[in-house]
Amino acid sequence: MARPAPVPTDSNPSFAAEVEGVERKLRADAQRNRASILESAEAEFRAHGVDASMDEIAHRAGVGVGTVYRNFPTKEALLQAIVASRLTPLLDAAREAADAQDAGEAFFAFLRLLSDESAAFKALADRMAASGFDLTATKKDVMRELLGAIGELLTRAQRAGRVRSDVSIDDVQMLMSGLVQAGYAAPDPSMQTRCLALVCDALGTDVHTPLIATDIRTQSAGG
Amino acid sequence: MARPAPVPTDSNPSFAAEVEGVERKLRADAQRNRASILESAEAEFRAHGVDASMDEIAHRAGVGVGTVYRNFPTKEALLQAIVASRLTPLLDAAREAADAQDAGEAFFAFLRLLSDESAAFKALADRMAASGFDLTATKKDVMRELLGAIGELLTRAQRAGRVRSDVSIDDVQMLMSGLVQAGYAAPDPSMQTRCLALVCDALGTDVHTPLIATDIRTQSAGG
DNA sequence: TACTATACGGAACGATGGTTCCGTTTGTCA
DNA sequence: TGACAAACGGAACCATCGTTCCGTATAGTA
Repeated sequence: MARPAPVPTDSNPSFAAEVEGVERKLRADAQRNRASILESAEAEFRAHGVDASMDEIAHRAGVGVGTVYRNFPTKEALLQAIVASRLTPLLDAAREAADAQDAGEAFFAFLRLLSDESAAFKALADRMAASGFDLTATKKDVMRELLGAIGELLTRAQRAGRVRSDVSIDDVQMLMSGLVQAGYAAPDPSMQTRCLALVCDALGTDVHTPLIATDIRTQSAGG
Repeated sequence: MARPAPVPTDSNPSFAAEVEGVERKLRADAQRNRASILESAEAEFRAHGVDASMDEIAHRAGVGVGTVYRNFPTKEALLQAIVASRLTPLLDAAREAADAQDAGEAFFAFLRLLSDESAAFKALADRMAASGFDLTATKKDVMRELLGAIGELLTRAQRAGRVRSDVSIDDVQMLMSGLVQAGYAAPDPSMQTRCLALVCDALGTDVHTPLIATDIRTQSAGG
């Protein structure tokens, strides 16, 4: 797990698409390969979390490991690229929700979205749990902004009287990361949904939402 | 993480104290070493979770790795021995709580106990989260009995009207394992306590317990 | 079509960590 | 105290995995 990485030298030449701005044009085959690597890496990280191996990623993409490393200098860089690509849509959703009419509903809906997303994506969940409070391990900026946006949603929902006033953004974050972690132990997806509903109840001011065996997510979780 | 274990051969001779019943008498130094290994292993697993290394355990115990393997055929066996030794007191506590006057209080108190215990014991938490539903990975009997005992507490608390009637033992287990997992991401122990209180609120029928920054655990979590 | 910069594949490297093997030490018992 | 089974230590073994290196293949161009 905590493999110490044999001190990456910068012997590799370009990382063209990594460097902002310069962006030398890639050869056609290189472009294809890069896309294939990103796709394969997402699938592998999704399935095996941070423990997905570089060899597997390369093999699935139909390239050699060398090609993977030519595009991303370390496994960490590749993981960050993937995580960031998943975080961005979440951030957009959070910002959009900030203008919603019903602040309470917007908050709980976002929680559901977050849960759905990370439920199928162990690597993302790992990162949110592990670096939840130590942002150095992930794309700092995106993560920080996401937290900020969630905080905004929380505050609005609290002002609207839909979320208890004594919970903090840290509480929400911990509950979410715990929920997502636990989700992998669940025998079926509906368990994760049930627990999400419970967590929403814990945060909300309304009377508890009845738990129903199947697909509670289609209901209004806040009450 | 998922190291595939080079097919343990049974070339090792005895595992005296492992085999129930026969239990050949160990030499005095062997007894001392075995005790030392158990103590050291608990400390290492507590600190580093399942990733604690056999070399470290041996070194801390002041013996060679060979001696560790003479007592426990695999790392897994050692881990199981330690986890079981922590589970047993919990099981006792759960059974004792089953006779308590206040069924609601007994249930929530046990949740706090479980949380406290696994908060400081990553290996235990790992196991409870990872093998929560797949008991094959841990001492089946102890874990199963513990779950049964918790189920008993839950049912009584529900009959007493202190816990919402639509939660199942699986819900409780998932929430607890998630809570414990999340606990390691927490910047300080009080965060874990806050989240425990939230979870208790989610399960309980009473009005929410106010979250207080410091040591909410001294309060009655159910209401 | 020939030339060359760019990109490729995958064997090899080095670190980690569980497990085994065997020569040496030591407790126990007569 | 001497003998021997029991126990010991730790080097060696082997699998995995992130990373590097370099000989080879090929896209792009004239």
